[in-house]
Amino acid sequence: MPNQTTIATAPPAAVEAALEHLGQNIRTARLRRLLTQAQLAERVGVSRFVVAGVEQGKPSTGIAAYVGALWALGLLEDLLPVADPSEDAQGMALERARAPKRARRAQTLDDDF
Amino acid sequence: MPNQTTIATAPPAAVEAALEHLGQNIRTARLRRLLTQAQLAERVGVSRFVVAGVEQGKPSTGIAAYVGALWALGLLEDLLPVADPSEDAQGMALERARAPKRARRAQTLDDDF
DNA sequence: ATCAGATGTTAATTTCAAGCAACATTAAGA
DNA sequence: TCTTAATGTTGCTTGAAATTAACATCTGAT
Repeated sequence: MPNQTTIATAPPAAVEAALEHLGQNIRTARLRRLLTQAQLAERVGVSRFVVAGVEQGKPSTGIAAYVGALWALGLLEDLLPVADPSEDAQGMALERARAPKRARRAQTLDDDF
Repeated sequence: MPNQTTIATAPPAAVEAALEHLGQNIRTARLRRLLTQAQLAERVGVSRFVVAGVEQGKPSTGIAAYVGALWALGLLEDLLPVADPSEDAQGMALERARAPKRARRAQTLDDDF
């Protein structure tokens, strides 16, 4: 990721933990299926080092490698509920008949007194 | 992703669809919270172009940008169940008291006749 | 215990992703 | 309608990601 992207070089602890967790899950799924990193990498279409990076939760690795691994493991459907609008309680609470295509501040609400 | 990674340049249709779906969900969550791409980008620590790529489901964008966006939107927990071993029916069926740290084929199963 | 294969590590090279800037387009609010 | 901010688009530059290769180490099976 060119020009030192802070999110990739030093992500928040929560993000880092989530990535490591995801990588570990992918690793577990691979081992259960008795696949080597190289074999999974071949299915995904990357080198084995990229798969190793995925399993370590490397932040700067392209998401395609992660999703490709899930796909090759038959776990792609797990991704569908992520950020699902119908499950986004906070978002639904905020919404209430609002579905703009562009964000826009309410702008000057100062009274015309 | 240097050296033309096929997964990023021409991902399987299912992977591409999953990424677009995820990006759309993130976009919806952002709009519900009345945030601009630039504002979300600032929270994540990237430029607004990266956020735009995330919302388009760009395969080659680093996963940190995606997860960072989820984090900034308060949706990070949605990632935990992905590839969760306890929900991996296929994997559990394959396992049955197997949890190796390295994959290894059963090797030569040809009979010693 | 020994062997063979899987995984980790390092280094050099290549190439595209991210940043930036300027402009075009679109949509929300008044 | 009209204004203005948000988003999309393009081109350029740069640095980090991915590949390859060789070697080290660890792990599982015999």
